[in-house]
Amino acid sequence: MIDLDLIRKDPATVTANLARRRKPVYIDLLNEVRQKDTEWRACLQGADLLRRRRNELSHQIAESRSKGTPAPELDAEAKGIPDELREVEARETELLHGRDALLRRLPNLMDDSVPYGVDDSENVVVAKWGEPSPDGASRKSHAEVLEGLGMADFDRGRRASGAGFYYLLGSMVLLDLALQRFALDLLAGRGFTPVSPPYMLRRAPYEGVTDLADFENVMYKIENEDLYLIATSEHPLAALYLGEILDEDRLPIRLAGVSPCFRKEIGGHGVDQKGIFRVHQFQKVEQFVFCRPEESPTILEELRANAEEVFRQLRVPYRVVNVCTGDLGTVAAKKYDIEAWFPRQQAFREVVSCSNCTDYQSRRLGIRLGKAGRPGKLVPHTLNSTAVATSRGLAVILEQYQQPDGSLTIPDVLRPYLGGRTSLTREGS
RNA sequence: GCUGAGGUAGCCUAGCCCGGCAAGGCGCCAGCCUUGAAAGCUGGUGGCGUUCGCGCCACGGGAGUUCAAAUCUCCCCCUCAGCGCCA
Repeated sequence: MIDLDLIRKDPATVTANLARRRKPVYIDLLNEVRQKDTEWRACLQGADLLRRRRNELSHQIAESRSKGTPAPELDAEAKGIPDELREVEARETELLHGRDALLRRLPNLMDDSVPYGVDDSENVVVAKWGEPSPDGASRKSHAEVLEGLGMADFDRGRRASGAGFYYLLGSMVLLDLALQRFALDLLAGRGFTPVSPPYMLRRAPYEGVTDLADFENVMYKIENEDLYLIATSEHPLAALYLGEILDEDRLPIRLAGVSPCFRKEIGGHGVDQKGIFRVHQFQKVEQFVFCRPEESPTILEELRANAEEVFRQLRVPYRVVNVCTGDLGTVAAKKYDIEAWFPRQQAFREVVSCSNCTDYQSRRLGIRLGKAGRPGKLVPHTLNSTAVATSRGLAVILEQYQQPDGSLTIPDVLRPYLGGRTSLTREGS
């Protein structure tokens, strides 16, 4: 949520920033917010005046009655106020709620370093690592490797739960866990506290952390409960300090979330290919940070460096893109995607999303900065980044490390987590 | 799921039965005092609006009764405890 104070004091800056998103609807929204705000303030003054008169009369009535000298003319005037006030108040709350509802639909203000562009084709590559292997044609898709190894069952997954669900089997489960443990250990070594969060959230905190439009398209809802399955541990981690005052001296707070993630994504791309690249359920290790406003740009680079380190140590070639204005999500002020090289597809595909959400989530969640338990004027910044998602992390390893005989070489850094094993071969019948 | 107890400012609490300016403590800030600090004393310490005089609001949320609601009535939410169920 954009700071309303900024909208009032410097609407030109806000307008210019929103214009870079290339969606005129946001400018209309902003103007509506400003108009409703002006109307609301005028209306509030009217209501305050009525309430003031009511308070005065109440005191006078109380005084005259205590003296035993009733004043019927005061009673008469006082009796008229509630009806009048009810009307003004109804309009006042309507304006206020209308303004706030619109305000919450505005996206975050973007950092100046976000490149101007229409869609993902205009994202700017800012870094590359490793040599993309050119021998795609001779390789199998990650799904074929999985099935060849006997370590996934997509057909039965569909039958039991529908398209987009799968069973992982045998040693692939251990590799999945190894990948998570590897990422978690890396982060723990860099000052992150591991967190196993709730896998469901109430709606109110959920509206604080995400784009409201996501509810229809992405979220799984628990029937007859005010609960949603989390789409990423970013969301419960952001809600960890819901409504609290964070002591400035305790910041930055670095958290490493580990959880399954649940996504419908019916509005977007759907489930587009066999395998585990885009699925309804996967595991993810996530970086999340609460920090002081001035340090969030530096911490964004720190999170990006950590995520890059995961893929470097796995020896998977990748590139980093600075996501352009037209492709940036609602909540982020700036976002890097890390795109790993998938040799079979001969393409870079997104495996990490690394965002600075500035004060957008904190303000919506009612999280404030303070000292010694007292609230200050500022709200903390929040940032999040994938460390590794084991659907896509596994998929790229399966493409990168597959052998011509159908076996899978295990990346060096994962071997300690698999009892020193160096490769996986076919299991089961 | 049942029963009970609760939700008051950054935190803790009183007020509720019996309607009339939300009291007190802690913490924090400032001043006094002190070489400095602590203690002590004094004052301050929320949100919104503002014509900067001030006004309004704030007791989990909403509705109602009333000139007037933390207080009375109704509905809802949440937390805790006990019981039940349970990996």
